[in-house]
Amino acid sequence: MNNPCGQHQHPHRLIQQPLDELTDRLRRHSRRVTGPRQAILDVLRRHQTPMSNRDIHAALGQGCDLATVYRNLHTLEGVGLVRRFDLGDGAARFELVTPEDDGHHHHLVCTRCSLVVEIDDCFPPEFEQSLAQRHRFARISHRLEFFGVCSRCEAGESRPGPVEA
Amino acid sequence: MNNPCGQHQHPHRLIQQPLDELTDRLRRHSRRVTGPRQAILDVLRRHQTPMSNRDIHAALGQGCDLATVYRNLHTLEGVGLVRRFDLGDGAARFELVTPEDDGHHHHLVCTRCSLVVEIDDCFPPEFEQSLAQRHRFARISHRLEFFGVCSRCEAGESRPGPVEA
DNA sequence: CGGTTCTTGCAACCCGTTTGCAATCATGTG
DNA sequence: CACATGATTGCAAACGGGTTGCAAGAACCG
Repeated sequence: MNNPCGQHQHPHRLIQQPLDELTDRLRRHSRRVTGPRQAILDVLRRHQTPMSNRDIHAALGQGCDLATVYRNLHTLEGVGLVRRFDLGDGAARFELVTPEDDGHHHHLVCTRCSLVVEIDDCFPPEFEQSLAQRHRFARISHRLEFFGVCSRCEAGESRPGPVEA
Repeated sequence: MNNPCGQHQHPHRLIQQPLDELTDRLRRHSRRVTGPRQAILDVLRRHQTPMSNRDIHAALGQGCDLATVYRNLHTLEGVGLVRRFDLGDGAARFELVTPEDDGHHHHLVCTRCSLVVEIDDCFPPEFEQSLAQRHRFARISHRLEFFGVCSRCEAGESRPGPVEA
């Protein structure tokens, strides 16, 4: 993988975590292991790209209420099992986080068909640190997403729906 | 200004553009110069940090309907007079764009008091280009914003309201 | 000045998300 | 292993940002 500007890379979750391991992590945070939670974690386990609340609810097929999905994703995020992403279309997306990985990575989104590619590289941490120092900001972090048109869409074969203007 | 990683900088609007110049640009795009539009441009002229539709509407003080603000910011964005930013709190923000500058820059946002600092540096374009090539994406762009806690909030003196979780 | 076309205000509406409430369930304890 | 208890769920109503249909009201062209 190319590495312009010497940026570091975030090795991230390609391995599927066992469901038990996930629910154990819930228990460790004194959260109850309920049907909806297991179902949600199971759905996320099987997906490599970020899913919206609606996506998850749909994948659950009437398994639980949409409000429950929302509430649980908050909970899971708070506990660190899941990471929230904002791909610019007004709906939050979530991905499972592995214990080794903090889930920090970015995405390349096709503005035509919504295809999402996981991106592991990023600019070097010194960049951010320098910014923090210059402006006297503490606990700095960033949000970075890329947008473009994938080769298929560029070739003319649009498929699903667009993401943002 | 520091420049880690040799990233380039976007010199951006610090000069206040005359209102006439702005409305001229409207005319050039065959858009009518109406009261609400002048008022909105005038409000944006006087502000250096991004404003939400609500902010602008409030600053106009019953000057025009909120729906009109929304519609006009779309129009202004389409014409290139204004640039839209997403600071992660679910409300679009806008900044005036100067003719020389494309408005591409980023922000550093305090998650406690919502203070926004304009950031002029960015990673080098080769980074993005390399990404595009590797993944066969065309017309690539990015969205990058930084979050942290400003020195004042870190020191304990919170003022307004928070931005994101 | 008058007509044509773009804009505006208003109100209803859309969509993602949150919340109050009563019923239900997971879990620690005895 | 049954219970008590507090966390969790489902449902429906509410919320906030943003959009839209429509009729009235301007800009602008000639």
